[in-house]
Amino acid sequence: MGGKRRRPTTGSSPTIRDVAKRAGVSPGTVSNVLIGVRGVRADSRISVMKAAEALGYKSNHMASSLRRGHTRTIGVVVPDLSNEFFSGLVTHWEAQAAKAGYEILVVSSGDNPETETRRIQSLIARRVDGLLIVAARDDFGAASGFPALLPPAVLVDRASGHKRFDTVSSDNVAAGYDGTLHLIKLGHRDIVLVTSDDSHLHLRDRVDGYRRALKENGLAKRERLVIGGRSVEACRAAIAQEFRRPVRPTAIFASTFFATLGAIKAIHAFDIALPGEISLVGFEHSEWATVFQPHLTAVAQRREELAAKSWSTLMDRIGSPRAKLRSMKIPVDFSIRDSAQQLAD
Amino acid sequence: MGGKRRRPTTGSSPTIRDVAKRAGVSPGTVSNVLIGVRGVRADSRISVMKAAEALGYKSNHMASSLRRGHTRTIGVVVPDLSNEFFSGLVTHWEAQAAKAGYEILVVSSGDNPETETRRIQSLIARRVDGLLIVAARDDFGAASGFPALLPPAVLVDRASGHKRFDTVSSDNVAAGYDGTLHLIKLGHRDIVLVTSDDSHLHLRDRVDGYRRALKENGLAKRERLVIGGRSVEACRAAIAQEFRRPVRPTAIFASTFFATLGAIKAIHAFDIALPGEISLVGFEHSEWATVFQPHLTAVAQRREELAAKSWSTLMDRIGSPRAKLRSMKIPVDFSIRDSAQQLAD
DNA sequence: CGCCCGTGGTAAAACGATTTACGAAGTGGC
DNA sequence: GCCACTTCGTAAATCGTTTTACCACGGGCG
Repeated sequence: MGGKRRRPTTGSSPTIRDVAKRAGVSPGTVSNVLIGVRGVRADSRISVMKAAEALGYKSNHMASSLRRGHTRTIGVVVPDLSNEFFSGLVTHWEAQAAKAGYEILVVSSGDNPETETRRIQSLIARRVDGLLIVAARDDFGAASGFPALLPPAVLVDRASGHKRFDTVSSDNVAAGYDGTLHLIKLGHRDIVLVTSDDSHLHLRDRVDGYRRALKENGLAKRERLVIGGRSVEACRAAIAQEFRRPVRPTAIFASTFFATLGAIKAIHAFDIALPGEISLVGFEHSEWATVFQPHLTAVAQRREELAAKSWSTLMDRIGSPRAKLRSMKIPVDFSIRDSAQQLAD
Repeated sequence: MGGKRRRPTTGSSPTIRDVAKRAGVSPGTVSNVLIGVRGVRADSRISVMKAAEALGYKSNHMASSLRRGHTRTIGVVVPDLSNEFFSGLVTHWEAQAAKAGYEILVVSSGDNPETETRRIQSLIARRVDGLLIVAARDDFGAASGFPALLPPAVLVDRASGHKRFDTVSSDNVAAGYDGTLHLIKLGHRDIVLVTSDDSHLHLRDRVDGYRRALKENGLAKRERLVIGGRSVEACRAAIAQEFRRPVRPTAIFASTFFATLGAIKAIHAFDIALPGEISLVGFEHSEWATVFQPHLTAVAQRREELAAKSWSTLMDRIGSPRAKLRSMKIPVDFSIRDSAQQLAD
């Protein structure tokens, strides 16, 4: 029944040849009308436009970028899209891309180097013009054989100062320093720094900032470091452990988002008054922080600036592949609110 | 200086022809080794593998899908990637895709129908095999001329029961009903429902659930509805306004995430004890909810199930484009915690 | 021995757009 | 009127892969 079908039921979009036939011109002319590297007479231009409109023609991106040799697509690799910090970055990158006539292809690595490698392979197969990577490891590329055939890439947030790629990240040393100094100025001497993981440079930088602030104030000996783990629960447990020790700290500096949530949970669990009995400085990047009471004194990274600077760095790199490697630091914002206060006595 | 370059500095990946030459076979044979529709003798198979390995050959996805006619890529359209609910959905979809050998291409619409249309056009140009869409409007496609040449698509979370697309969404009527009934059972009679927007069906469904619960308990006349707006701040302001009226409600049911944060802020601002003087039922989808005190009694949508069911619906649709339209509802979870309590007196 | 069939290889035709090479027609200057 | 030059159109080559059509070879069977 029904007439013969020349093409499969799905995926039968009109091609440039269909448009050409309908407009009574050659495919080359249609191409010139649509992306216009060369002039086309007004009357043929109009009939092409009409034909394209009538057929609902949409250029086939596969074919086009196969021929042109670039895709105007940037691959974005983040550890976890559910994390508001990363999804915020992605949102900013998307805006940058839209502005520049690019599109982004987002994948997440689960912070797992093997998954990361696989995902990047697939972005390479898709011939992205560049990559923005929040690396799972600081030695990005060491195991996987990158950067053998990698397109231009910029490492963001992590792996600052990498020897083979441009990097853009927050000034994490300053972040650690600012938070600690604030607590010291409030009179605290027993300050515990809670972090998630000591195998990441950006986290160790925060610890370094903490140490520097302690040292400059003659408190080097009072260092107390808690390595919580890569989840809220692990951080909570580690902090609870710390609370059971003979001398309870008067202040906590939670140097990651997970550590911050873990600290809050532990403080609640031990029924410690915040900020009455303990002061807390955290890391935040969520609207929830604004409804939390007491308002959290916290470090916040400049996500938009991070995204903008990494984007422009990547564009520069694409423009001049052999230019000197760059490593950029973005300042952090420290907001003094209510969760840390002057030490009584 | 330096030898002659045949190809541009960037973008020179080895092709299947390079591999063929190195292995001493034809391109067709290489293709058969790599994706294997036909048998290849062991020795040539091995030499092809070696050559591919040595050259670091990565198949060009553009060329491959141009020829094959499908991309094994699913386009995902969400209103806002920074919103944890949507980024959570995307994360689950990504996992589904990885399992099924697909990849996803994520774009966000900013809840703006024009942007949405543009983004979808570009996904079509990229010839995605299917679309998962959290639509900006319930009448998705009405203005834009879709679904003329749209690939198979499933509408998720919003626009339930759409006449031209499969839909998968939460049972929002039940969500509204459950939360309200809980408050009624706790003795509340003055229950304000706060929502963000009355132009979305999924939000009106929650209101309907609220109304049904009131009606079934003889409280139809006590209905109090506050339309906050599409931001935390707008919701906060609207609720503050409500608090200034002669009879202050004893309970608030915040039927969106923004409304929930707005309600909390307003309650804090008016220094109303929670849950002592007012009970609150919210909508949540963030780890922050677990550190908030009192623990939030709240509705949570089953994101993972939403993602899984919409994925399988899309796969079914791709498999049989002419099958009957489906409209699926996913139950919601209602967690009774501490922010709503028995009405004193 | 002649025939058929299965196996494994190759060359060449697609896929749909862009770009190159070339030619026809028109314009202007002398 | 002729040459140089511009304008605009077309045919064909190209991008890298998959797939089709075809061929050569060897084995099994009547």
